Amino acid sequence: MKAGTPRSRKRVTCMDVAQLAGVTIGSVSRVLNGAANVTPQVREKVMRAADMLNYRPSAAARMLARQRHETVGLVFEREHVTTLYGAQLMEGICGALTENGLRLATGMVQWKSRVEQVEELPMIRTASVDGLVLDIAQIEGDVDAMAGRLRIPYVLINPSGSRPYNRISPNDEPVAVQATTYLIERGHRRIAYIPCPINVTHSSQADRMNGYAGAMQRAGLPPIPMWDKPLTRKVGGDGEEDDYIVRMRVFHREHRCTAVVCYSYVEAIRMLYSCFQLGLKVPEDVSLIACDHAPQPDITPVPITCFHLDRYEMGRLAVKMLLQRIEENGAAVPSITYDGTFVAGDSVATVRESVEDQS
Amino acid sequence: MKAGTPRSRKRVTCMDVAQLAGVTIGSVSRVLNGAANVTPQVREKVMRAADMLNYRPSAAARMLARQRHETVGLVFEREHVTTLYGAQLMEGICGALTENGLRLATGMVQWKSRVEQVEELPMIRTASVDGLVLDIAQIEGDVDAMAGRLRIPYVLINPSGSRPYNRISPNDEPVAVQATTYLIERGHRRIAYIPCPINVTHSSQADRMNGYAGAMQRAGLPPIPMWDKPLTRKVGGDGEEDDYIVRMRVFHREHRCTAVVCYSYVEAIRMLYSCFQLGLKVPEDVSLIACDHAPQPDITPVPITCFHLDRYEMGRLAVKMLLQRIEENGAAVPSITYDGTFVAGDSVATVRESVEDQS
DNA sequence: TTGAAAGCGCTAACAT
DNA sequence: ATGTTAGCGCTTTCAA
Repeated sequence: MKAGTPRSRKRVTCMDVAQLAGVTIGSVSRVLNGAANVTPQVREKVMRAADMLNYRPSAAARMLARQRHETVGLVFEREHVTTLYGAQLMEGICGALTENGLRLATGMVQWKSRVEQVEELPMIRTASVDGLVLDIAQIEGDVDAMAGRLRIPYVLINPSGSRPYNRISPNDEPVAVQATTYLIERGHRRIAYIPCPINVTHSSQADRMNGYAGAMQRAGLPPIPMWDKPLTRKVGGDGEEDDYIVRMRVFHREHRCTAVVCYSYVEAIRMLYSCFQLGLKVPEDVSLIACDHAPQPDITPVPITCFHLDRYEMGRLAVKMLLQRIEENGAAVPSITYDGTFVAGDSVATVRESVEDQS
Repeated sequence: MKAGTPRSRKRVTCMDVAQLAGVTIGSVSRVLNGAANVTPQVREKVMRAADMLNYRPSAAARMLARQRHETVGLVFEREHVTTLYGAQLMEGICGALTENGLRLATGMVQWKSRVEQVEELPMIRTASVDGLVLDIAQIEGDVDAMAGRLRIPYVLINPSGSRPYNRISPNDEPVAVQATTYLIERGHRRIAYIPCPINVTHSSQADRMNGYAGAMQRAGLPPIPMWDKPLTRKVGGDGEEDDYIVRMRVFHREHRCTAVVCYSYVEAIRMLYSCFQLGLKVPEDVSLIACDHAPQPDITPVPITCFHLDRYEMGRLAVKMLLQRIEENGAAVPSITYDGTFVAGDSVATVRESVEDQS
């Protein structure tokens, strides 16, 4: 049996459409691809025939003939998917691709796996994408070397450290500056910072810490101690007291803080709980502001004010960069960074001058 | 210029590999597809040649020749992505497909759009997937009719209502029974239920309510009032008091409840906050249990005990069903439902008999 | 503007 | 066990 014969119900091909329309397959192709040089009559006939037959062009055949897959690959870490981060990113990417009529193929790797694992993905082993979005910050090995080996255009999403080309990242330091400055402008003077718990080696950790400290210093305010100490203690569980509570108590009692800048929404949520448990009202007693995402609004009784690093936008920009690279035959494109946008919440109060003078 | 000529750097094809290996393309194909009838020498030569040339077979050519796309499509709602629900589902689907060496193509539609929108997706308009996973509960129009029109095998994920075939859903009523029974076994007698806020028309709303009420009645316990009243009041914001707090107060003061069953982890989180704000300790004063997912552990200071409806597993099962349909040439497969699994937390206390006797 | 025909890179039937 | 070859369904060039 020759290839193509096996199907029970035969495919509708452009040949069928051509015959029904009384033209050749060349004309069918021209009509379907919106070529200029077709008479309205032919267009009409072809469209009608295609419609009647419920014709769906074969993507495989088109890919083969065009020598383009019209597909973008996204490689991400398994662990990222279950976070707002990964989900919003994917949303942005899907949206941008849909607008451009492109397909998305996805590949998942384990956190902490080696770059060689990426090269084992079906989409990589067989040529089936025109370009690749790599969202793999926690992968072991030389990502740049691996990306080069693939011989297809790629874009790196938020890798740790800086790269001059083909990378897109949020502006981590400025976003912490923005958040801190926002509080200062609202009259706060004693402002603490809560870093990311656990051992985050990503550059965002240091960048946001420095953003906070820099903004404080430029305003002539001393950073509140512990701003550069990641939460090392086990966070909750085992009857041990939650380190968020410990810090919040110290910030409030010892340093008389009126506000806290948080590494991200996760820390903001935990600080909000801590305030409740300590009998502190947000924002009356303590103001909270988060860098990074706004959390799902349902989750907190007090909406968290934040400077949002829009991962949806990041996804869209990544696609834009990648399409540019593909367009320009793989040429490198300059890296992009993007800023936080303000998202209003109810977690920040304005400090009256009188109160401030007393302290 | 003929088709295929345009590329600057020519593609490595199986022809190149064959020439370098000193065999014909037929042998190359056999080797690469693991056919039995090839001598070790030929296999060796081909493998080496492929390796040297860094050969990647063209997915498009293979698809065309095999008349299979080796790709599964996933259509989901934009709004679903930013939830744990959607993210875990996608994780399960990606994982199952990776194991089977299949590609995933994704398409996104807006919540509340019409089924016709689905048919506009590039992956649908052009034949490019072998089957489809549809995760579109909030789409307007006749999903079954649309799915039929596509003429490819599909699986429906958690649609509202029941269908005998091609559907996969969690066991909503039993999961609420499990959660309620768990509390009863721990000595709780006054157990309230918090439904999903906003106007959820999905069948899970009624099913879980009924699960709770049924379990209570079978144990000879009266359901606590308001169990069947969705939270209609605006939830938080505008200075209005949060309805979760209102209910929690009523449950505690008027009904002396010692435990609350929650529709999902979102409600559990909000109840946890409410308890803190009312000065109630979890689980000492009030026990909380959730149906549906366990939340990200980072998010709550008290890990929430729950009966977890594993969306990751659901994704895997969906792929399994779909592959079976594809295998069997599109024949319908019986619907699947799956049960909740217990996830231990710290939000449920055991009630001592003496305490119970007093009340 | 349209038709004719040569590929695109691979699979699988058939011949050897 | 290996070589040969006819497709798979489309795009694009060239000729008319």
